[in-house]
Order: sequence, then C-alpha cells, then structure tokens
Amino acid sequence: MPRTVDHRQRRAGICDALVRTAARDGLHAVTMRSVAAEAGVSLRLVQYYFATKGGLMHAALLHLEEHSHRRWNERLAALPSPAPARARLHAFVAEAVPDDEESRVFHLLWTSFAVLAMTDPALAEQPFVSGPERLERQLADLLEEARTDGSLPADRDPALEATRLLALTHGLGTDVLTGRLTPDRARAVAEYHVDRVLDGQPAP
Amino acid sequence: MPRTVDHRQRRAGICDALVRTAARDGLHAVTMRSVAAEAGVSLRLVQYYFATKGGLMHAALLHLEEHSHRRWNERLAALPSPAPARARLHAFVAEAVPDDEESRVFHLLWTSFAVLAMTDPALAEQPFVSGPERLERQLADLLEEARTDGSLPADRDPALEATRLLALTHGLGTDVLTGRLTPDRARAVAEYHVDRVLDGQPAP
DNA sequence: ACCTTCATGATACAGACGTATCATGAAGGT
DNA sequence: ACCTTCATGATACGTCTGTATCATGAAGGT
Repeated sequence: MPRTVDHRQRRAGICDALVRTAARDGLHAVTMRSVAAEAGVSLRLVQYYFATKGGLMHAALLHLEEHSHRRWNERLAALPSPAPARARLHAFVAEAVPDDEESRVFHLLWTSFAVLAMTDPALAEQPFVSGPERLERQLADLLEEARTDGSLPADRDPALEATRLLALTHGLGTDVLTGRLTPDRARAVAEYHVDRVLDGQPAP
Repeated sequence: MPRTVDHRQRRAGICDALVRTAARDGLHAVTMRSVAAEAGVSLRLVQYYFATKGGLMHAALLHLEEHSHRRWNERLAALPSPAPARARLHAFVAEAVPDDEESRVFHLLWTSFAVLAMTDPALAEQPFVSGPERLERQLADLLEEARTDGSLPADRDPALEATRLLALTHGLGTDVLTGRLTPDRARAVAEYHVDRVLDGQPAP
C-alpha cells in the first residue's frame, strides 16, 4: 500500500475551512473553490474527499453540530458539581447567546441551514431537526429536575417551557447577529426569562 | 408622449413574482430569469423595471414589509373597538405564527434576508432592522398601555417584554417553518407566554 | 526492481447567472 | 405625416459554478 494520509483529519480540515468561509461571507459564498482556497488545498482535493457539494455541506453540518455539542458539554462540565438546575439553565443561556466568534458562527450556520431546509424537504431530515430536538429534550429533562427539586413551580409544563426557552434563545440569537440587539441585552432578556420561569412572579 | 404603462403596478407584479418564487424554491433560487418566468414577462422587462438585481431585491423587501404591515393593521382593525391590550397581544400572536401561506411566506423571506444581513453590513441597514424595530415599539406601547390599565403587573418592563415576545415569536416561526413545531403548538406556546406575561403566575 | 494503489495536480466542459447591446413596435405631439 | 420617446424583444458576453477527465508523483507489497 502506498502512502496514506489521515482522511478523517483532512475532511475535518476542509469542513473547518467551509465553516470559516461561511462565517465570513455567508453560506451563499461557499463554493468548492472558495473552500479549497480557504483550506489551502486544490479544488481537486475537495472533490477527492467529498465527491459532491451536497456531501460536503452535509459533512460540515455534522461537524458543526458535533462541535457545538462538545462545547455545550464542556461548559456543563466546568460547572461545580453537582450544579443546581438553575445554574445549568443559566449556563445554557450563556452558551446560546452568540457573544464570542465561535457561537456566532454556529448560530449563523445553523440559521442558514434552517432557512434552506424551509424550502428543501430533503434537507429538513438533517440535524437541524435532530440537533435542536435533542437539546430540547435535555432542557425538558433539566426543567423536570428543577420541578422535582422545587425550583420550578409545580404547575409548569417542562416540555412547553423547554420549547419556549429554545425558541426564545433562537430568536434572540438572530437579533444579535443582525445587529438589532447587543449580546449583553440579549443575555439580560434570556436570564430574565429563566428567572421568571423558575421563580414565577410575586403575587400582587 | 407614447403609450405609457403603470410602472408602479408593473413593479409590484414583478415583486410579487419574486416573492412567489422565493416562497416556493427559496431565496437562493431567485434569479432575474426565474422571476421573469414567474411573472410571465421577458428577462429584459425585469431589467427594465429594476436595473440591477440588488435593486429588485431591495424593492421586493420593501414591498413585502409594506404588505405585512398592512396585514397587521387590518387584523387590528378587525378587532371590536376599543380592544383591550390583551386582545391585541393575542392578535399579534395569531399574526406572528405562520399558519397560512401568506404569513409563512413572510416569515421565510424575512428570515432569509436576515441571514444575508448577518454577513452583509450593507444589507443590515435595510428594513430587517427598521421593520422589526417599529413592531417592537408598537408592542412596547401596547404593553405600556396594559400596565396602565392594570392587566400587566406594574413591576414589568414593557420594553424588555416587547423584545422578549418578539424574539420568542421569531424563534417559534422558524421552528414551524422547519417543521419542528406545528402551527397549533407554536400558537399554544406563544399564547401561554402572553398569558404568563400579563397575569404573572399565582404565588405558591 | 516492479507494479499496484493512493493522493494530488492541471485542465476542460456545460450550464446558469448578471448585465449589456442592438433592434423594433407603438403611440402621442407637432 | 413624421418624429421623438416609451416599452419590449432577441441575443450576446464574460464570469462563476459543479463536475468530469487525464495525468503524475509517491510509497509499500512482491
């Protein structure tokens, strides 16, 4: 057998290049050639590791989602253990608001793909749906746990609250990326929301 | 002077064609030629009425926003007058959740443009920012009014609640269009949210 | 030493796109 | 009747895109 390179690593490098390109110029600016240039390889190599553009996109999306999932778990692990549900919900908010470049990129890409999925049924089967759904289940579990330990009022519906929180953070993320909101303002709104959900409001 | 057609009407017709095309195939499928075909005119005519593609996009966006604004006001006008703030907030929720084709199209296009604006500073000056900001002010006014008449607890911040409500509905809209949520479910979440905001929650 | 297989380069091809150019009906002022 | 101006058609140009093809180092098994 002739010389063999690490395909996994090559593919990851190219996926990273795609993500950087899309983050800088938008997903519409992602072409085989622009990705190749960003990765510092020839067009042929991108073709070699990803036969088709669709395959490249798909792989990059998985790459991105895995990356984000790892980041979220690292943030959870960084919390003093055992962390109360409230702390973990605030960690979620901190992770969900695009303040640093990495989460900004993630939100941009995710929304870009989501928009494509709105008119492409084939794309709608991809992780835009499975990724957030897993996250939503995690949030629902977290809220269920909060209800058990008493920090969430008993009459709340964890599943509905999870859906609401996720939709809110998605909306806030979009507002931040379009420049309508500062990250600080978005974080303030999201944290206010979490506190309202957990504590309810004092009766008049 | 030779025969003269109604330029305003022609332009509106072409903008409608763009909107239909984008609604069916996505904004990335909008080309001078596809819009011309959808409008049933020649490519030259699209060029004639909109010198550049950027101009066409811009005009279509204004067209869309005006359309949506009119729709929202019509819905408000259809309410028995004087409608209490709560009723108008629920009307907003009903309008914001993409259930019929028209609001589905609006949400899709708005999000598509918002995604483009995330990497194009020139686009970010367009009505993605001014449109929602006007809406947010309207909502804030509505909530201020609700606070005055007592349906919103006095310790709530109308501006923050407006931001929160708007972000939530945007997020829910996206979830509906990607098929993650049914319109009914999204509406339920949004109405639950409005009720929570207005009434607070009973003390434990 | 050689041959097979992996990895990469160079280049070509067909189509679509935005834009520009040239031409031509059509209608009203003079 | 004619001529200017508006409105529209046909078509061409250059560029970019995804994909395909042909060629060639490089390395290990035999």
